[in-house]
Amino acid sequence: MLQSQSQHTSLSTSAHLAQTMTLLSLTSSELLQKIESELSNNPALEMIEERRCPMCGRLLPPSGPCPICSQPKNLETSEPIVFISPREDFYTSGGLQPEDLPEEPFTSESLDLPTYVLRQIAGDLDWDENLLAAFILNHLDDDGFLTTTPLEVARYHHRDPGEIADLINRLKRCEPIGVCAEGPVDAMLTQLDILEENAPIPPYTREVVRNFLPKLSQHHYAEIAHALCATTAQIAKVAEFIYENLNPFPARSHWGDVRNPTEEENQVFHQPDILIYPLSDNPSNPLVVEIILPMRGTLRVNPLFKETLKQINDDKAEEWREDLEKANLLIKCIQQRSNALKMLLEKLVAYQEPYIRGGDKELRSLTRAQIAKELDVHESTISRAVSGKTVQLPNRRIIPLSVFFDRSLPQRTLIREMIDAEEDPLSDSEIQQRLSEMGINIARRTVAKYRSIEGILPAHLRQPNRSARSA
DNA sequence: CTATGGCACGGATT
DNA sequence: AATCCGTGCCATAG
Repeated sequence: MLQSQSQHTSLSTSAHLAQTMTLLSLTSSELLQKIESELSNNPALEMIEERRCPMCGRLLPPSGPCPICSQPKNLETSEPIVFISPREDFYTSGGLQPEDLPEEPFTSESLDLPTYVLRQIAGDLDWDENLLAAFILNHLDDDGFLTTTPLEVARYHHRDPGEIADLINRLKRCEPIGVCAEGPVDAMLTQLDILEENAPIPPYTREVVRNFLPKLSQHHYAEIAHALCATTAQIAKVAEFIYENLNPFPARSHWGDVRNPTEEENQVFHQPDILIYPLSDNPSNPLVVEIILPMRGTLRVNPLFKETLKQINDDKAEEWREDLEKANLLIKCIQQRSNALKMLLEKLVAYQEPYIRGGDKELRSLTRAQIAKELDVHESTISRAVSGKTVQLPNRRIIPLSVFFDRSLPQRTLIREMIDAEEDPLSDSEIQQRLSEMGINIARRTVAKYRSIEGILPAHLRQPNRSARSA
């Protein structure tokens, strides 16, 4: 018995470490899921009444005064105010949607995709076709693409395949245009058809979409031009047109980056894990940093559960004790996660304050290792804490926390600005020269690399005077 | 001949 | 230990 007990506790301390690490790397929304599932599985856990600040009505951390209202009036301290902010509502209300991001096409009416599409077209179909349409619409994946083939649908419903194909063609013309397509190529071709009814499209566009999307995403314009017997400039035009007018994943709320179709979902961030905003417009006032903790109230062990545990005997007690321990563990780990994040953010925000207030050019160079050393924790702790998290900056943009460690962002924005302002296209070496005059020494090859990261075409494909930018 | 992209190497970072 | 990043060299397109 004694042995099993000690084994038990040693097990739980190693579990403690493991869980702290996992929790640390979780996004706020992931943590929310974790808490919810834990809450419904573990009777020992409970969520208690939230605390609100009497002054501002803000939700408060589990203990202590309101971190904002309790600040002394003379805010001479330039240190950022970092605090943990429990607010589950953040994730459900979406009240802090950044204005820059376009609205999702069909959340406004909280319809799911199949219903949304069906409503558009239902009036034009007879009852029979409606059934078929509904069937088809229920066989879409997350991107709104068919998970089945017209042939299968036809066989299943004993219909003529041509009839089905016809119906699908009509569905594809619904908003979001290209839904029900077989894939990105199909969807984009449909969008082209519809665009063409109103305005001409550049030559070769169809051919490029049909056969050269991968090449296009790698900016191999010359190669495409060669294969189609076109000029590189023509293909550059096509590329620009495609970036601006076509959407390979019409059913996604918004498409991030055509250039990386495989991983573009990483580009769209719905809810940040951390908010940073100035306490007031006065730049001498500190920044406020809210670390979102997705909880409506405070998580704690149910005292009733604890009481009951004392009274019941052996058989079920073991199981209950386990629950109790798991609950304690979870709470402790969440606290540690919060604490680690808080320490990290204090350093990070203080150090990168110029960037937060001033913009991309002001980013100071920094590595995770430096921060780890300052905080006296293992580098991997910082890595975990940073990875996957997103921050909303005062300008309402949501960015990955990792850009705080991006060494090349200032240089890249400088290059971008330079090209945006250029009269005649600047060659990479000219850019390199200008940069070195400004005290930034990087190789010509690196300029080229940054330029392509920014999605800017090489000099000989850019128009004089006006610049060529996409997305 | 010049400008640029590909490949790959070495060093730093995670 | 694995990965990322800046860079040099070389081939190729213009």
